[in-house]
Amino acid sequence: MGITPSTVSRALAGNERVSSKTRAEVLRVATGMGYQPNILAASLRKGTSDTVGMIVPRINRHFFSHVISGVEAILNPAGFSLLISQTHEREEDEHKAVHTLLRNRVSAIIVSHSVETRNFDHYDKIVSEGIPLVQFDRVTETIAGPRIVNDNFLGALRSTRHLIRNNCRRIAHFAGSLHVNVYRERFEGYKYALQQNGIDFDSGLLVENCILQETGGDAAEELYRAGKIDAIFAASDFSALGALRRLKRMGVAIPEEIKISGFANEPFAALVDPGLTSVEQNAFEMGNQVARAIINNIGRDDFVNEEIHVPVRLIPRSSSLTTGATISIQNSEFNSNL
Amino acid sequence: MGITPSTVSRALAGNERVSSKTRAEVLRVATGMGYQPNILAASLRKGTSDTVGMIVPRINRHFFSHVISGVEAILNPAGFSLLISQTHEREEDEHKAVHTLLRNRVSAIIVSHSVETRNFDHYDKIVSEGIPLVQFDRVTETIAGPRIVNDNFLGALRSTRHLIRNNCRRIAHFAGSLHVNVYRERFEGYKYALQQNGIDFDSGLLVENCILQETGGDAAEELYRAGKIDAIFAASDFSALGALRRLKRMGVAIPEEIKISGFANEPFAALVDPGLTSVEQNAFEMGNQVARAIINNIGRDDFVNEEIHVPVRLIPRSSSLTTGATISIQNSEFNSNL
DNA sequence: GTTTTTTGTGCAAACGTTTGTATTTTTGTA
DNA sequence: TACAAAAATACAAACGTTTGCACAAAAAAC
Repeated sequence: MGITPSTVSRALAGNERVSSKTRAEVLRVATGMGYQPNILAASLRKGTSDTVGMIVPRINRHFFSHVISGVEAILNPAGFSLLISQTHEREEDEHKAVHTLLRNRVSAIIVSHSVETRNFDHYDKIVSEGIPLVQFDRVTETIAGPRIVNDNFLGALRSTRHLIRNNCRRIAHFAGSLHVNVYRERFEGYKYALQQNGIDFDSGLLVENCILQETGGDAAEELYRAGKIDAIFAASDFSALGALRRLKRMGVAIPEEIKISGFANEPFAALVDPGLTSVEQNAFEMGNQVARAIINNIGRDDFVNEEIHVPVRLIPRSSSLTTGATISIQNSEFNSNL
Repeated sequence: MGITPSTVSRALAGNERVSSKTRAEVLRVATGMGYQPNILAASLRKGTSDTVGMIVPRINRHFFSHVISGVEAILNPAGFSLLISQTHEREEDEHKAVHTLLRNRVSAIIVSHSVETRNFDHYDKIVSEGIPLVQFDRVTETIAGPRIVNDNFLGALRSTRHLIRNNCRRIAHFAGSLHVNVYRERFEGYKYALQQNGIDFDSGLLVENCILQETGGDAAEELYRAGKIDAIFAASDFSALGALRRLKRMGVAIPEEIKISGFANEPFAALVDPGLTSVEQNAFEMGNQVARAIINNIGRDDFVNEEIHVPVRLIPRSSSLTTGATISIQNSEFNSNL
């Protein structure tokens, strides 16, 4: 009978230098008594846990919950558990979360920064301790390691170009905080599309920090009344929605008078009337990529320092189409060149 | 200098039998060297961790992600971390998740069962080991301990009554699986409302397992063509949405010809045209209650065996209102009596 | 039949805390 | 100054694994 802890440990840890007879016996007894190994003890001894920490601004946002789900789909079958913290977009909470995860001796950390966060020093300790750190969506190049991001630039470029092709010239852009890579890249894509089509960028048509329904509505009303625009490209579906509803309520014909497109393809985009053109991000797929990056980097000391772009897709809907145009829902112009 | 681990431990664990001088010194040195206590070691020694496990069907569903957020909002400040698993509605995954959490020596478990799950034996070990188990939303009385649920019965009753008051008599009910408490209770509320108003329940108007957009559309089309209904009360906003869109596409006037109400007040309910009447569940508040139940039950051996009902609210919108009626959005007929 | 190799187990230390008990130091009192 | 009581600290065991090393038994080689 396998008596000593060492033999039991070896038997349960799969093949090693233990005879098949004793292994069978150990397994029999173990399952018989409903034995559950104490992961804490094992982790303590091994110096590493099978837990991965994840820090997101908010768990209950459509995008983030889908990324989490994508991460989980890969990491769980691989034997990892997920320890999740939300920062509520506060820098202080982000710092706290990092410390909590470190205290829990997670073997890797996944993070999407809060919009507030400017100081990334607290991540130095993670990297210096050899813990893989994977950033996604809201990332900074300040920190070494893999970054998984949407192709914001290309999405914005395509969306803006789509509006231009539908005969818009005076296209407003509702941006987020330009401190955040995500919104900066969308802004760049917008500008690039204008430039490609010989349209001068007009800073009067740029509205910063405009990602909520209300601010979107306000900005749209103001710009429309001033007669400045014939289209809006919003970096957020929410501000696009605000614009759409406000203008509609004001009696503005959409898309005839003003065309609108958003970003993220929130579930409501397909349901509003008229349907809201948007850029689909594959959040679940992004989560998968994040998880794969984690697995690739755990246990090694030289982290790959790459930025992976997850393809996005323009989904044209009625809110941006020239009246009478056919809607090609299957426009799947994936990440080709520009 | 506080040298021995014991003094350090006591110093950091707040007041005890250690002089204020040494405590200060210990703290100084500890912060100076960026000391992070090893929670694994502490948990191993103490026999309990500050981690709570949570099992949900899907992380990325609006309702569940909001419950998670609500749990986290209370548990994190209280010093607990959340270990989350999703079951993808599969019984096998639920069993696995339970074992993973047990191996991780979580100090409590929160669960909402998958629709598939019929066998709850694997929870016996949890309860017998004295680990608090809190169920929410999808619960079973088979397992002892707190259950936090929506007031499905009352929500369904009010919703159905609302349709009746708007002159509907032949009200179909799109239900989920009646094996699941949630859908069973909604069905009961529906029947009770009919009975209260002298309407006979017609089993031909009950559609089981109808909670998706597509099945909702199909059922609605069939019932409408057969001329059997003047209203639909769906146990899910998704099947309600399916019905609404399908009928609208068929040229049926909503609410004039057919009135529709759903359940859950998904974000899209307010945005579709016409607005979809629904029953709002306060998922975040439910999460708070779950967290409080956890905190109340951790460390005690006699678990309170109660069922807490979280109030729901009927939100009437155009899809169910007699034409010309005023919409009282502020109908906040909270959990009073029937 | 002896020696060498291979294979399978046991021993004991280690991971970093916590905590009961023993020991030292300090304080107070006679 | 001596002695008890109180306060502060040290000692050591324990939590449940893993793992290098030693050792025994079996198998292979001579």
